[in-house]
Amino acid sequence: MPKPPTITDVADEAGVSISTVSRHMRGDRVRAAKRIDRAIARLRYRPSPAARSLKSGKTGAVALVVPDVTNPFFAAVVRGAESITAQGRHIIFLANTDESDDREAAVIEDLLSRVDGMLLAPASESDPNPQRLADAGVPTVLIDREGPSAGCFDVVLVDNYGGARSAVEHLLSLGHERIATIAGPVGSTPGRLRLEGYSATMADAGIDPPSAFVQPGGFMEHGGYQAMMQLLALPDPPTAVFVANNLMTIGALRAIKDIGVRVPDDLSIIGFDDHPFSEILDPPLTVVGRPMEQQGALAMRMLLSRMSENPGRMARRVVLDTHLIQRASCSPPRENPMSIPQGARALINKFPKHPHPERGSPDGSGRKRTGTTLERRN
Amino acid sequence: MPKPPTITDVADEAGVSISTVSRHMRGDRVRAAKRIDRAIARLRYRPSPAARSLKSGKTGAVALVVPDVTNPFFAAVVRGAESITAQGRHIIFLANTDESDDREAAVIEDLLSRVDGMLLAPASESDPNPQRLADAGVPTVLIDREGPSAGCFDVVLVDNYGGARSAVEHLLSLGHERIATIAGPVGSTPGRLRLEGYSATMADAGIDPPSAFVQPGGFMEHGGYQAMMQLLALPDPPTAVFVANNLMTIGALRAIKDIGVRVPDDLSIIGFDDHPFSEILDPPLTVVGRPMEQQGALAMRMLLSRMSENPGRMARRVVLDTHLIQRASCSPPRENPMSIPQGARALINKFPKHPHPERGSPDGSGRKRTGTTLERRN
DNA sequence: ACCTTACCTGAAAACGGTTTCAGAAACGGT
DNA sequence: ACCGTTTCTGAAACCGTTTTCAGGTAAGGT
Repeated sequence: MPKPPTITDVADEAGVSISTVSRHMRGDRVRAAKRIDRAIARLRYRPSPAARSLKSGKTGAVALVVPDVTNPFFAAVVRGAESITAQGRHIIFLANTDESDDREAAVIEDLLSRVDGMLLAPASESDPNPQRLADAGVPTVLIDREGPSAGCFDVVLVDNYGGARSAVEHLLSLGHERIATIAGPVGSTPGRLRLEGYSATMADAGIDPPSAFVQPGGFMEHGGYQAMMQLLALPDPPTAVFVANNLMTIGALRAIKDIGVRVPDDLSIIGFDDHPFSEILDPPLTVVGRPMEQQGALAMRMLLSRMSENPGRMARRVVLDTHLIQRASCSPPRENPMSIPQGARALINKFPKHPHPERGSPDGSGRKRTGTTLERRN
Repeated sequence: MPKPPTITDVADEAGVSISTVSRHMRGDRVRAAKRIDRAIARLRYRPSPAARSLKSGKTGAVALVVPDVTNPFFAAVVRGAESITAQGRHIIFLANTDESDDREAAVIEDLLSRVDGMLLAPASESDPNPQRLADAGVPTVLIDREGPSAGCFDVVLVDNYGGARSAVEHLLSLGHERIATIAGPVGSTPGRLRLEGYSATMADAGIDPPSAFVQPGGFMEHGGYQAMMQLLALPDPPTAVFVANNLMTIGALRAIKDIGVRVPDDLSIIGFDDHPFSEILDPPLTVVGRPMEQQGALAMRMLLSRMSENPGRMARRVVLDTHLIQRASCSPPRENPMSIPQGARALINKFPKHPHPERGSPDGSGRKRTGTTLERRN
C-alpha cells in the first residue's frame, strides 16, 4: 500500500516548486512543462480531491436524490443525468429516499456539504427540504415534482395535467363514460396534477364519476393491485381505467389477471410512463409516454448552468410534453356490463380497503387465474 | 450566502479551543460538552468532509460502478447496496460504464481517490481495471462478474451455471430436444457461465445442438430481438429457447410477437432474472430468479467489512443460489414443427446477421403486430 | 549599459479539520 | 499538605492543494 504521491513529490522529481506544478496543472504556461509531465506520469500522480476542495470550496460532485432507483422512470432519470456529467468534471452521489420526507431530510443533511449542487425529486409538495437546501446556498434543481416554495426553484416537470387529460380524452373518444382512475398521492406534484387532469377532463365532458372511481394507489405496485381490486368489486364497475403511474399499472394488471377480466374487451386500461415491456404485453399497453432520460439530462444541464452562471438568476420552470402511445389495451366499451367470475369475487373481497403489508408470498407468483364461471351482475 | 461556520466559530462561541471541540465531536468526555452542543446547534455547524478526509485519508464514500442502472437487475443491486450504507456512515457514488472497459477505466480513474472502497461490476472478464484498483490499494468487491485475476478479489456471484442448467433441465424434462439459447457476451462471467451451463446440460442429455442454436445477443434488448429473429429464420427452428438475460428476453419476446409465434404452443421460452412484468405477460414468463437486492446488499456488507477489518484477509467468494420460477411460458413441444406465417418470413429476412444501430425510431413503439392471422386468447 | 515591460517563479499563507505533546487541573490516598 | 495518578486542556504541527505576493530573469526599447 504505497502512499499516493503528492504534488510535493512531483515538484521534487521535476526540480521545481509546488506552485509551479500547481500552475501547470491549471493550464498556465510554465517553462518546465515537459519535465513536470514526465514526473506526473512516472509517479502516477493524481491531485487529491479532498485537499483541492478544502481550498477551493468546490467538491466537483453533484447529488441526485430520488425516491427509488428501482422505479424505471427514476432509473432513466439517473441515466440521463449521468450522461451529462460524464462529459464534464462532475461525479454523482446517488441516494434513495423511499418516498419519505424524513429519510430525505437525513440524506440531504448528509450530502449537503459534499456537493456543489443537487438534483432532487422531493417526496412531497409539503416537503421542507428544498428550502433547507436554499438556505444552505446549494444550487438545486427539482425533478418531476415541485416543492412548497414553487417558483423559487429551477424545476423540470412534464405536463402531468395534459398527459392525464389526453389519456382520459382518448377513453372518452372511444365512447367510455364510466372511467375510473388509480391515483397517486395527492401530496406529490404528479399525483395531484394527474388527478386534476382526470377530474377536469371528466367534468368538461359533463360526467360526474362516483367517488369510488378515484382510487388511491400510492404510486406503489401493491397499491395499484388493491385499487384495481376495489374497482372490480364495485357493484357497477368502470369500463375504463386510467392508472396514474407505471408501478401501479403493474399491480393493476396483476389484479386484472388474477380476476380474469379481459382487456380491452371487459375493461380498457391506460397507463402513465412507457416501458419496454408495455409493447409485449397482451394486449400491448396504451400509455402516456414522456421523455424520461431527457428529463434527467435537462435537469442536470440546468443545474450545471445554475452552478456556473450567476446564481441569483430567476428560477426556470421547464415543462416537457407527454405523448399518447396508442397500442391495444383500449377499445370502445362493451354493450353489456362486464361480468366478474364467481370465484373471483371471493378473491376480490379478500382485499378490502386496508393496505396489505407487502406483495404476497414468493410462491404466489405462479398463481393461475381462478375459475371461469360467469355470473351476470349489475 | 452566509459562509458555513467552522470549528473555530464553534470554539469561540463555546469559549474553548478547537481541539476541545474536535474531541467532543469524536466522543471524548469533555467538560464543556453542554456549551459546545449549544454552540453547534446555534451555529448549525457541520464539520467539513473535505477537511476531515484531507487529514484522515478517509472519504466516507463508496463507489458503485455498474454497466447500466437502467437494467432492473443493477437497479436492484444499487438499492440493495444503498440499503446497507444508509444505516452507516457512508454515501454512494454511482457511475455507469455502458458495458465498456474504456469508459469503466475513465470512471474508475475519476473515482479512485474519492472513495474508501468500491463495488464494481466489471464490463468484461479481461477487464484490467480491478487490478488497477488493487494497485491503488482501494478495497474492492466485484459484483456479478469476475475479473481476470479471479481469486484475488472478494466477489458476490450467483450460480449462473446452475441457473442455466436448471432452465435447460426444465425444458428437457418437458420433452424438448431442440433447445436453443440466446447468449450474452462470452467475455463476461454471466455470459460465459450461462452458456456453459446450457452446453453442458445439453451434452449430458446426449444432445448436440446445431451451432446456430447458440445465438449471441450481447445482453441487450435489440440483440435479443435479432437473435430470436435468427432462430425463427432457421429452416428447422428450435422448440424452446433459453434467453440468458432480462433485456434480451424483452427483445426476444418482441420478435416473437412481431412474427406471431405462439408461446408456449409453438415455442417455449425461459428467461433469466425475474421482473414484476414477467407475471403479467401472456403467458406469464417462466424464469430463473435470483436474490437481486440481496446480492447488492451482501456485496456492500462484504466491502464494509473488508474496509474495516484487516485488509490482508483472504478473498471471499460468495455464490448465491438461483431458483426456477415456473409460470406458463414452457410446455411440452408440439408434435408438428411450428409454422412461420408467410408474411412474417419476409420480416425475418430483414434482420440478417449484422447488428442494427439502435432500437427503431421512437414512433416504432406504437407498431401493431404484422399482418398475421394468428390471434391467441385463452 | 540601463530601464521598462512582460513573464515566470518560489516562499508562505491560507482552507478546516485531527492528532500529538506537554502541561494544568482535579482527584485520591497517605 | 503532599505526591502520584488520572483526566482534561490548548498550542502547534500536519494533511495536499490553491493563491497571493514579492521578486527574479529574459526580452525589448532607448
